[in-house]
Parts: sequence; C-alpha cells; structure tokens
Amino acid sequence: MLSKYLQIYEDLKQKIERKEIPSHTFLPSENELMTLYHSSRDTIRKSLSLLQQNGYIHTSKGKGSLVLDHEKIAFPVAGLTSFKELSHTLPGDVMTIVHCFEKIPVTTYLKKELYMQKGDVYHIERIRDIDGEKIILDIDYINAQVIPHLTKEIVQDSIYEYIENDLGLKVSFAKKEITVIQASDQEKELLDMDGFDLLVCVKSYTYLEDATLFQYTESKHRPDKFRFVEFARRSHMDY
Amino acid sequence: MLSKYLQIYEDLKQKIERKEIPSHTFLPSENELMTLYHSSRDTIRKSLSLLQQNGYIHTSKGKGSLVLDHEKIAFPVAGLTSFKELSHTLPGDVMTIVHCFEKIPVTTYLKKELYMQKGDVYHIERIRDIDGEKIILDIDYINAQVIPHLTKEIVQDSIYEYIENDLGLKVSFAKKEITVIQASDQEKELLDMDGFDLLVCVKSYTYLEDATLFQYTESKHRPDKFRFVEFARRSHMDY
DNA sequence: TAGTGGTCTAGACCACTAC
DNA sequence: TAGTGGTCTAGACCACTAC
Repeated sequence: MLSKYLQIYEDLKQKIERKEIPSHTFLPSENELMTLYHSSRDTIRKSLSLLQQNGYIHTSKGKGSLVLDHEKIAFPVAGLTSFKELSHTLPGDVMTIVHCFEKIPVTTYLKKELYMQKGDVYHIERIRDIDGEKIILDIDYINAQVIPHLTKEIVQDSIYEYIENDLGLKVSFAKKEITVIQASDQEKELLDMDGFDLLVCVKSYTYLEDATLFQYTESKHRPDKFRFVEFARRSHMDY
Repeated sequence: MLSKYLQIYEDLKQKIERKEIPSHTFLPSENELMTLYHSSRDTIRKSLSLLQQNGYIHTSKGKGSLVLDHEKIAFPVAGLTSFKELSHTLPGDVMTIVHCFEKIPVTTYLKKELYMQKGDVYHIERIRDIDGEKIILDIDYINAQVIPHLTKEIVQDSIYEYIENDLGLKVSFAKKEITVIQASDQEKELLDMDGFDLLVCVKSYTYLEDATLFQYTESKHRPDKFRFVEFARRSHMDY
C-alpha cells in the first residue's frame, strides 16, 4: 500500500507523462491540490517536492509549479536500476551471456573494495548483446556472506530480482563513478569493439537497506553506445 | 539569511565532513536534534532529508540516521557548478583561453537547441588548460536576449558570476547528457590529445529561476581526464 | 516495552508575483 | 490586494527495531 503522497506523486507524474497536464503550463496551486486530493498541504508539498527533484516541475514562490517538458530528459539511465529492468525500455533485442560464474576466496584487492576481512566472493562476468552486437561487459563481485546461494541461472536472469523477491532484502543506494579506460586484449575479444580502443567504465558500490555493502561492479560499455542523462539543480550555498 | 533548516543542514554536513561525527555511527535521534537545535521535528526532518539526498546519511525506520563514509564519494562533478567554482577544488594550475568570442544571428540548429525564433546568440569557445595541458574544450551558445552585454573579459572570468552578481539573475537547473564522440581535426589541434581519438562530450541545457533556457553547452573532455561521480537511490516503485 | 523514523493533519506567518 | 509557494510549529498515530 503506497503512502498518500506517493500516490499523488504517481498520479501527477503520469498526467505529465501522458500530457494530460501539458508542459509550459502550471499545475493547480497547492491549495487547489489539497481539495482535489483531500489531503493536507504538507502531503501535497511532499508530492510536489518529489516531482521537482525528478525534473518534472519547477516551482517558484508567488507563481506556482511550472510543468517542464519532460521528453527532452529521458531519465532511465540515472538512478539505480538493474539491467533486466532497463532492458524493457531499450528498443533492441537484448541477450545476456554469462561468461564467468565462480565463487572465490576474497582477494586483497576485493577486501578493500568490498570492505571484507575474509570469506568468499562471487565473481560474475556477463556480456550484454543488443541487436546482435556484444556491447557491454558487466563484472560483478558480490559478498557471498550477504547474498548466499547464487546460481548461474539466477545470474543469467536478474540478481536484483533474486535479492528482493527470494531473499527478501532491499537494494537501497549506490555510489557510482564514470571514467574512460583502455580496453584490454581480453575485453577486445569478448566484445564487438568495432575498431574502438576505449571503454566507458561505470564502477558501482551498491548497498542494502541496512547499509551493508554487498556488490562492487565494473560495467564496461563500448563508447559509441554509452549515454548517461541527469537532471541537476544549482545549489546556492556551497560556493 | 539562511533558513533554519539549511543552517542545521550545513552544520551537520560540516560536522560529518570534519569527522566530528564519524562515519558508521548514528546521528542523534530526531527528538534529540529538536532540543539540540531548538526547533520542531519538521524542520529537523527537512535538514536530514537534504543530508540523505546528498549521500551523507542513510536513515532507517526504528534505527536512526547512519553516517555514511563520505570520502569515498567526492561529489563536485555532479550538480550544476561553473568551471571557475570547480577550479578551486582542482589540485592543479588552471588556466582559461578564450579561443572564440562572437555574437551571431541564431542558426537553424541553434533555434532548436535554444528554443529561439530569432535574435542573436553568443558563440563562445574556451580551452581549459590544467597543469600545462589543454584538456577541455567548452563550447557555449548563449541567448543574447536573455543574457546581454557579454564581453570577452567576462567570459574569460566567469559567466555565472556575471549572471548572478551583475545581472541579478539566478541559474537554476540543467539537463545534462554524457556521451563519447570522435574528436574532429580542429579539436585535435586545439587540445593536447596525447594520442586519443575520442572525447567525452557533456551537453547541458541550462535554465534560469524563471525557467527560461539561456545556455546550450558542449563540454568536451580528453577521455583519460574525465571523471563523473554520482550518488543514486533505488526507487521501489517504477519497475 | 521504549525509542526510532515515516506519515499526515491543521494552523500560522512570511516574501514574492501579478494585477 | 489577493493568491502563490517557503518556512516553521505542535500534535497525533503508525510500523519497525532493539532489548
């Protein structure tokens, strides 16, 4: 059961996406929304604040909440979304090849990345084939004490689905870093590099609800197929 | 005069950054913070919500607000920050070369990017030299009706400073896109490419407080010198 | 069971905008 | 001047956590 302010957020979001409320117009005022949704101003403001954070509207004092044109944004890449979830929004045919699946004792390097002292780690390498081209190499290291009993079948499908549906845990937040690296000879063999020498590397450290770090990932993308979109607000305090 | 909840946010943020409140410990509870800062729970919760959004803490029901280790994040690249502001946080010697500064009638291409029907546009190209290497090429197109009277001197220093301090306008939000592109021959001549063929291209559409689009930028970075960091939370509704 | 954060309400005062 | 969003308060009930 979604909370009231999330319901209102979802409702307004859909109306904006479906252009029932067109861009460059104003939302009803907070007072009007209060009577429309039978709720208090605080609840309405929570919903509006979410819309604002996600780039759907821009509110200004004395004026109201302006609907931004949302097409130009195309969100999905930002945030924390599994490849399986993302693949529904991709236009092409998507296939995953599990190139490597093993359980190994934690190495010195991984001890640092995963904040572990001892124990085992799953080492998983998956190649993402989109429309017949091998474009992405995902390398995952997962703490086997936190996420046990992984199998090749799970990994072929979706690790997040297993974590959230079968283990009943919740993936919560991640730190990500985007850089560009030289492709190794092995990577050039595994992927269809189409003459490129470089790869875009997205490193993620992913945490559960209780703030335990369970996953370190390097996701390597052929440079011409990489695109990242974000919506940023200027902070007028920090500088 | 900063509002109360922003003061509390800044205070807690500093204490976390200076490790007066160490990571992996809990903040005082909301009740305790209420008496500590002589404020209502709602005000405290606004401050905590900001800390949460920016990756400083992680709150869970029944437990409290856990301080995350923040060093591992290193924020500055995310958000909406001028190069001059960023340069204070860069380790090396930074220099800007204004390679092109002209006012031109809007072209067909720019009409689309800047949502303009007619009028003039400033076309600015700046090369960023860091520690003696020409690494970044910033190409700006700015609506001259919205931001008038630009000079080469302003552009050499900081456009945002001019907009905010001299014109009294406020830079508010931006949509950004990161891709990788082939460097043109001209770009290879302007920058010290060090053998690279590709550039990381960050396109931004930047808006003022009143939601007018005033700037379209392509910021092109030598791939080995590009790094982008973000903090992402998982949304448990959208998929 | 006591303490924690999550949600929701009702009311107040303010600065800003548009007229 | 009327309407708008921004801030702040006080109080209530809830589900979850740790013991």
